[in-house]
Amino acid sequence: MEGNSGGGGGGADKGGGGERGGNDVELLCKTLQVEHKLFYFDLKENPRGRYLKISEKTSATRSTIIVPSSGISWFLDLFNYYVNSDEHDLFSKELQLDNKVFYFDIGENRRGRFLKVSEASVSRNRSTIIVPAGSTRDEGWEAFRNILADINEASRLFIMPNQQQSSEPSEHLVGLSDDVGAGFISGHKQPTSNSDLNVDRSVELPTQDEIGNMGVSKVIRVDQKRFFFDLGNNNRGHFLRISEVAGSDRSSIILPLSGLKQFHEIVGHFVEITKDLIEGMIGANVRTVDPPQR
DNA sequence: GCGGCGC
Repeated sequence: MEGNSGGGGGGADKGGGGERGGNDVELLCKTLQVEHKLFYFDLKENPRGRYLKISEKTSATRSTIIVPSSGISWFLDLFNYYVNSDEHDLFSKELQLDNKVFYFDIGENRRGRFLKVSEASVSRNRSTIIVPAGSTRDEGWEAFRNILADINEASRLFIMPNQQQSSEPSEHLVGLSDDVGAGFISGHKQPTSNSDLNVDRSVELPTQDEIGNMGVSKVIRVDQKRFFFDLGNNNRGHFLRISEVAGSDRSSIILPLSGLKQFHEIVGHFVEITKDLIEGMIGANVRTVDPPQR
């Protein structure tokens, strides 16, 4: 079994030029240098799903952990925790997802403080990366965190793999153990005020039922295409899924509700600057369709 | 231009 590490099997790509699996599409690559270490971040996708490969490379060694896509935001949260917490309040953490467990441990030696992240899975040897805290305040962890944030953001924007994700964007995680307390996940969520949302004719507040159903809320037709707007909900919060359906192809973007207001503003901007262009078109080939109410 | 990791 390939597990979820995708093609090539772990470490098999050493020296060889070729990717073995062939299936794995690279969506995003980033590198980060911390002291003399180089970290590679590769967001990849294969038919089994999406994952983030994080490799630590020093002159002689390389080690890699594989984070399922559902874990990326947890990694981000955890790194935020280690960056933001007081030095004395740092505890070890465990993160369990799919069939593996990630251990986060703080260490210190005369070179400084470091965060050890190791992945333990059933069948594979434990693999570990070690992220130096950095010489100035947490510059290593912080930089690492920033990259995770970028990737997490980018990952939502890539079209989901064609596996069905009827109601949730590939988030199946068992959970976070240990003393991950209040304030850890809570983070940065501003309550959305609907007073600023002047979305008339096409959006109404969904009823409880519809939210409960992750109900289909709106559909518009534009030429041959249909666009579905669905509110959804998972353990990371609420989101709006916008799907484009043409023929039998469907692709979606998942927009966390925290980004909806900006999204709305940007759409408004484009409506504004193209006003003259679209004036004559509205209603001609665009129809808003309300699903059966009640 | 390190050094932690594993037993």
